[in-house]
Amino acid sequence: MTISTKYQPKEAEDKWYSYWMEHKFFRSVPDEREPYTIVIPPPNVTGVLHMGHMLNNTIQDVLIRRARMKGKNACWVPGTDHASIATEARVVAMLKEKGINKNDIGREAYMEYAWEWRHKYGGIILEQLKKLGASCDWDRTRFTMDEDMSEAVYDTFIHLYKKGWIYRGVRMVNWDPQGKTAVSDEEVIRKEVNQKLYYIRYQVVTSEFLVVSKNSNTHHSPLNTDYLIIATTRPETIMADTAICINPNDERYKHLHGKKAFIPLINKEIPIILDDYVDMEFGTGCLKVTPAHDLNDYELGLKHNLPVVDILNDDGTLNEKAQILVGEDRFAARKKIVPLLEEAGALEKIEDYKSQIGFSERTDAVIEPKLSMQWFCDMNEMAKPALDSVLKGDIKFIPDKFINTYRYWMENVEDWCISRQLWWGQQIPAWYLPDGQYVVAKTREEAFCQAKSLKSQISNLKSEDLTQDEDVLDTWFSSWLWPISVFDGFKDPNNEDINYYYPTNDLVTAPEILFFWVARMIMAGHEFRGQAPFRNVYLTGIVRDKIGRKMSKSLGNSPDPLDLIDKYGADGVRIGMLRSSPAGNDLMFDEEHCVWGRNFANKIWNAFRLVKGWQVDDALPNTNETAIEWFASRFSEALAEIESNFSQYRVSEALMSTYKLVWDDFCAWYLEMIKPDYQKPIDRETYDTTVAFFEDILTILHPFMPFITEELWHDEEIFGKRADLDCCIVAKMPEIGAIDTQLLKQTELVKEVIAGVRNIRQEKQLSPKEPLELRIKANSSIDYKQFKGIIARTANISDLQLVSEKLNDATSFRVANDELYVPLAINVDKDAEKERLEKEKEYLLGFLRSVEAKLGNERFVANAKPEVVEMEQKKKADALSKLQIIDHSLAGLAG
RNA sequence: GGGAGUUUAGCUCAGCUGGUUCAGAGCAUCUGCCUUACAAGCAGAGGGUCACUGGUUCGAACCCAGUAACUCCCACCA
Repeated sequence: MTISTKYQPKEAEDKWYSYWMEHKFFRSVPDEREPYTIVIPPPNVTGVLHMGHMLNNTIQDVLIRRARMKGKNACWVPGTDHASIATEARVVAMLKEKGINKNDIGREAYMEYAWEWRHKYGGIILEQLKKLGASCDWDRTRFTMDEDMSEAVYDTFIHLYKKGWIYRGVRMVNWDPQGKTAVSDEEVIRKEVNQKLYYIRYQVVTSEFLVVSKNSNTHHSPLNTDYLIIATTRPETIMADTAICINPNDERYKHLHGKKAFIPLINKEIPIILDDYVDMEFGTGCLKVTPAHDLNDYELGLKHNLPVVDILNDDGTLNEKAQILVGEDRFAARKKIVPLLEEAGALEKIEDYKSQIGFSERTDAVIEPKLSMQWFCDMNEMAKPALDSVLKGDIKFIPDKFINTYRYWMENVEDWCISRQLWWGQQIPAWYLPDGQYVVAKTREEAFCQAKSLKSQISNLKSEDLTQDEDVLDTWFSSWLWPISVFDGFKDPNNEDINYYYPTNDLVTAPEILFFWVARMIMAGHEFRGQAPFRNVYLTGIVRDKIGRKMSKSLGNSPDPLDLIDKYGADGVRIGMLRSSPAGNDLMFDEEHCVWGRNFANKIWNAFRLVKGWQVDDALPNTNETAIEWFASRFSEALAEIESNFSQYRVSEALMSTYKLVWDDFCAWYLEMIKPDYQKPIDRETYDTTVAFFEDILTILHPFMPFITEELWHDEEIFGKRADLDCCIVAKMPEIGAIDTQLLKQTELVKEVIAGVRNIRQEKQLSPKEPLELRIKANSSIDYKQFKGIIARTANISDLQLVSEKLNDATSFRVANDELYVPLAINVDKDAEKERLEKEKEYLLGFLRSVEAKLGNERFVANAKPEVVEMEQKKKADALSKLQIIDHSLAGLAG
């Protein structure tokens, strides 16, 4: 036996993953078994594996492997998301390096580049998932821009348009000046930023002057000194002001009612309007109204019929409507306008100020509220069944604390801006006639047919006169269909796959995309299939570093998952991540967790080496019945725990139960109990039973640690030659067997006996190699004869005898009501012995007092459950008899 | 501003129905062991005002109220 003392994961991982793939173990096709389905949250096609993916996909793999081993038809559908903004940003950057501008080469050529890029770099992440051991049905791999998937997007767009839930209109949207596209509310990340609050003077126009100025085309500097001060964080937008607003109840400004004021620098007249929207307490109580560049101001503008002056270009630079600083970027303009205002005497003061600013999720650019023509989806109707299914419990959230936030969002759902000013994605299936009318259709031909039947004044309309909308749809507009579209539920709504796999079982994802994605999938599920898309939503936490920061590329605090797998093995990393990550809780990641995982794999490896090294002698009798019976019971007990943990999605707990069973019960106790002496053979029955136990252990470990378990499963020396396709990955999960609780309890006490002997060794500095004698004066119901062999082996006892009298010349300890004596060659230190007994006595007396206090309390006896009272009485009796024993021993020492 | 969550050993976290096993696990620390499966290991030990203050209860880490700190989500205060 020259097998390494360390488990070497690398070889096993490559070997078994290819083996599983070759033999199609991940493949699922509908059959008579019960399905168990997970659709992967499709990662960005541009993405690389990060720690969040690791956690998320490990959980999915554990669930799917477990289901497979429980006899279900397990199907895990993988795929990627086209991530329009992120991918477009990458491709544009790539082209820029080549000196190519997207707009110069046009849409078609651009898309060719983009696809080329996608084929080259896209899907790396899926290859990385394989290293983790993800048992996805790779034959089902989908991409949200696959032809079928895109068809589904067009069909659903048309469907919703016909229902009147998709419409086009000019709205205030979140504009990303870097991506030059609109983004949805959900894609705006608010962050607190240190800013400046600029106090700017606006001259008030006197009524006499007003007349003059009305008749004059030229702007005059106002002559009077009456002015008001407005606080703003965005001085560069003053040119877009169309009013000043004050609270009608504000006594300070009563004299300004009905007047007008001049915008500084450009000296444009704007009205002073009244609205109690204005907070008198904030700033100066005067608000500049800039309808084009602020959502609230826009609403205020609508209410008061104010004109809209948009002074910004799509890229965030100032346009000619600004009159000054034209062409400057909005932030440059902000800096440059300050000295201008100062010069003009219009700057009162500048204060530091903190406020929340929106950033684009994808490009991190500061979001600009901008009026533009966009497509929207009204989700009010779809939200109703989606909310119901969660409130009724048809869909469960794990943990359920997310129901509240979900509910709030669904009850206040806003229209979804679904158009993006990008090319990478599904182009909106709307077609414009030369006169600006439009029709919605999947193809030019269909659009043309519809266009002809419009009450259009256009005669001789030709198909090529139609132009398709330039914009594409939000990526989430394809991913919300994912659980249906991966099974071709749109193309062929009655096909075998969708009927069999839908609704899926579990969805494992991050709470961050609960609204982005999960809520919308639920809506789509009800709208397009009349049924929720999944039953359980397991929400993972965020992976943070050990000082609590979110792991991110920019902070550089995220380890490369592949490096970790390299260092600790995929199994080690998997269980390292799972160890302390209950659903919904953030995970403070520390490489130490992976070390722990690796060590556990190594422990299993070495336990295996031990068993592998044994020689069997068929002539030997089995002397290990008790150990075997005990472990069988313990195994069933643990299995029940694991089952219960899984049924509540306590994956970390299930792992810990498994870990304890394997390390503590199997390795530290069971194997030590039955281990034959060095170079002595083992009996057949014990050996075979142990091998069977080992097989069961591999089975329950497999979902967590697929590689090492599969590797050991195929050891011919131990398990014999396996039949074709007899693999751990499809092994049947063991059933919970009989649990002998009496035996379990007794064994726990016997362990205390063993620990007691070990303690004495420790105290007396005796080598574990030196055998000791043990005398037991048994008063409890423990059948020591039954455990004799176990105690002898694990505590290295050469001679164990039951006695009826206590021993005086021995070190003693007590377990349950039994007295245990270890006669020692050296003299027993009577003082030390006495001291120990006194200490024990003191503790027992204190304990007894508290129990008696309870029992003496009438209300306790009257109100507590009878079994609790009974327990207390038993505790009291136990304590009393122990005290008696101790007193007896003390008396013996004295004499 | 609204809502949710967290607070238990030096660190990361369990503790599920209030009551044996309730104050736990792993890591870290300390002590002793290169004991023939494993030093990535073995045998032990120390370490706690269960955030704080009240309340309910025969009984509270657990239920209730309040306080504090931290975290997250949502929200338009210029």
